[in-house]
Order: sequence, then C-alpha cells, then structure tokens
Amino acid sequence: MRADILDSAARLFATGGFRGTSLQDIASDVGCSKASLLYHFTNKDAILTELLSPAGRELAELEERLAPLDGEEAARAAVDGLVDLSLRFRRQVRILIQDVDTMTARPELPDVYALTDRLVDALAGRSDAPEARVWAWMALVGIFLASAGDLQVSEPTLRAELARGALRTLGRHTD
Amino acid sequence: MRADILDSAARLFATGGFRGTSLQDIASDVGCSKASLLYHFTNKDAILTELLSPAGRELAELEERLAPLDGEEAARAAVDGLVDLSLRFRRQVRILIQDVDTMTARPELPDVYALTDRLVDALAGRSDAPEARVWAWMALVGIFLASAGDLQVSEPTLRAELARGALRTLGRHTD
DNA sequence: GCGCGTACTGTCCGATCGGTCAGTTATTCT
DNA sequence: AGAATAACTGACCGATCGGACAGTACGCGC
Repeated sequence: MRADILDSAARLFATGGFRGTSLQDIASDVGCSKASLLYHFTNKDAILTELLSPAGRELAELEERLAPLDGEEAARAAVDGLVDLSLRFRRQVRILIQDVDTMTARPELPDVYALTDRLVDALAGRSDAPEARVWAWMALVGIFLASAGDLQVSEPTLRAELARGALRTLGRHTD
Repeated sequence: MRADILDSAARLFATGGFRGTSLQDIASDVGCSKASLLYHFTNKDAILTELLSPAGRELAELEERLAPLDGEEAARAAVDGLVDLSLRFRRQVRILIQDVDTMTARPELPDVYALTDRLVDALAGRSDAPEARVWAWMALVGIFLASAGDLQVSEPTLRAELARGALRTLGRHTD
C-alpha cells in the first residue's frame, strides 16, 4: 500500500507539482481515503521526502566519491556522475523543478529542497562563476523537459548537450 | 493606486510565484485592504494579465516583424529580438517561470500562460528539432536565474551565452 | 470465543484562499 | 450646503486545503 501511494504521488507530483496536488488527488488515484494516506505517512511532506530519499542517498554517495578528486578530473567526474544521476531520477528532478518558487524561497520543506541546492551545487562544481550555477539550473531544467512525454529528446543527445554546456561553463574545457 | 498595486504584485509574484502570493500579501505590501485590490481589478488573474500585457504586445510586434523573414536571417533576428525582449522583461519572465506546473498543465489562465508558449515557440523558431524547444526553455530559465538578486550574471555574458546556444541548437550556425 | 494489533475510513476541525457586498469616507460638481 | 460619484474597507461567504481523531473491519495467536 505504501508503494501504491508513493507510485501515485510520484506520478501526480511530476505532472501537477507538489503544491498543485492535494492529498485527495492522491487518495482518489490510489483508490483509498485521504485518511489512509495519513495512516501510512505522518503528513504530506513525508510522502515527498520518502519519494526523493533514494536520489538523495545516491547524491551523497557521489559526493563522497568526488571528495578526494581535484581539478579537471573532479569536474569531469562530477558532470558525468550528476548528469547520469539526474537522468536516472528524471521523475524526481521533474518534481523538484515543478515548484520553482518553493525551491528558491523555500519557506517550508528545507530538508527536501536542500536536495535541489545540493544538485545545483554539485553540478556547478567548485567554480566561483555564477554562470556555473546558471548552467547547472538550466541542465536540471533540460532534464525536466526531456522527461516530459511530448518532448522526445534522445538521451545521448541530451547527455552530450549537458556535458558540453557544463565543461564550457566551468571553463575547464571548450570544443 | 493601480500602479502601486501592479508594482507590489510584480515584485511579489516574481519572488513568491503567482499561486504562492495571496491577495492579502499584495494588500499588505501596498498598505491597503484586500477589498481595495478587487475594486481596481476584477480578480487576481486580471492583475497578472495586466502585468504581462506589455510583454505580450511587444512579442506580437516582434512576431509581425519576423513573419516576412526566412532562413538564417529569420533565425538570427528571432534570437536577437527575443533575447532582447526577455532581458528587458526579466521580471515578467521570472513570473512566468515560477509556476512551471501551471504553465505546462495550464488548467487555468489560458490567455496568460499562452504567452510562455509563444515565447518558447518563437525562441525555438521554425525548427522541428525537440532540442530547440528544450533550449528555448533553458534560455528562459537562464534569464529567470539571471534576474535573481544573488546571481550577478552580467547581461553581455548571458546574452552571448543565449545567442550561442540558440544558433547551435537551431543548427544554423556553430562556433 | 476472545483479545489485540494492524489497516482503514467518515467526519470534523481550523486555517487560508479568492471573491462579494453593504456601508463609510472623501472629493468634486452644482 | 447638499447631492453625486469615486475610493475604500470590514465583515462575511463558500470552497478547499492539510490534518486530527474516534471508531470500525479484519485477521491471527491463544
């Protein structure tokens, strides 16, 4: 049942946004009562948190793997790892992108939306250039868009595009 | 008074999103009652519509100017014109980007959010490649990010970046 | 049969939302 | 001065939200 709830919630959050999806919407999709959701999860935020935790764990692992690296090696590994991670968690990225204002202003859900910040920070690398942050956001949005059903961007194309943008923006390589 | 309302609303919508900003928020910022807002505007949507209408008019003018052009000339003119327009209406772009789910699912506000579609379409040009649409969205997001106070991306840098991305993605020119 | 924990639900709650409306204040015209 | 009009507001409304809670159905060990 928990799995059913998470599945429905993931699909609805990805298409309608977190704030745009009510508990009643999820309950109707699952086919149970709203109260049943709150029996399995302490509140609405907990559903989102659990939905994003696998991506968070993998990101933490990647951060550990990148820690000892430095220079261009670190930049390339970061880009490869994060683009790969983002592509494997397209739906989660899509959810994070949905409520941009919630992410940036973050009056709530600090734990959850810190994930977005960490993604952006990791993508931007250790670069001080604000362009790197801009690129990182744009990369996430690219993935978000590629996960939309009506935009059939091939994964190799998107991956190459993102990697090129990252390396150019980070100033470590140009082609 | 109408001008005060529009000014406050623009600032709040840009930072907190349209759905994330209540009429009470605007009224408090202006220093009047919520009912006073609805005396000057028929409803909340009308405030947003009026806020975005100048950008909509300019976009329509640009579309007319581009209509007779063709080929690479048209692509270059479109990119120049739209990047320029988007940079001059940073706050409006930021408002449009805020509620991504509202824009894409658009269960409401069809007139307003059609503006985003037109921006994207115009930026993507006549290209059939889905990559063009992805780039167009990313360009808008780049502008959105550059309008954030904490990201001081210089306008020439951003403009060059956007133009380069556009021409490359549209497949009409590479550097 | 009985006790008991798990799964689940109908119902209610306070808060907040966009919006309405009767009524008040201020200003302008005659 | 007084009527008319514009500007504005407090109080209220229905809808919807996330969430609380008492109660119910059910299966399993004893």
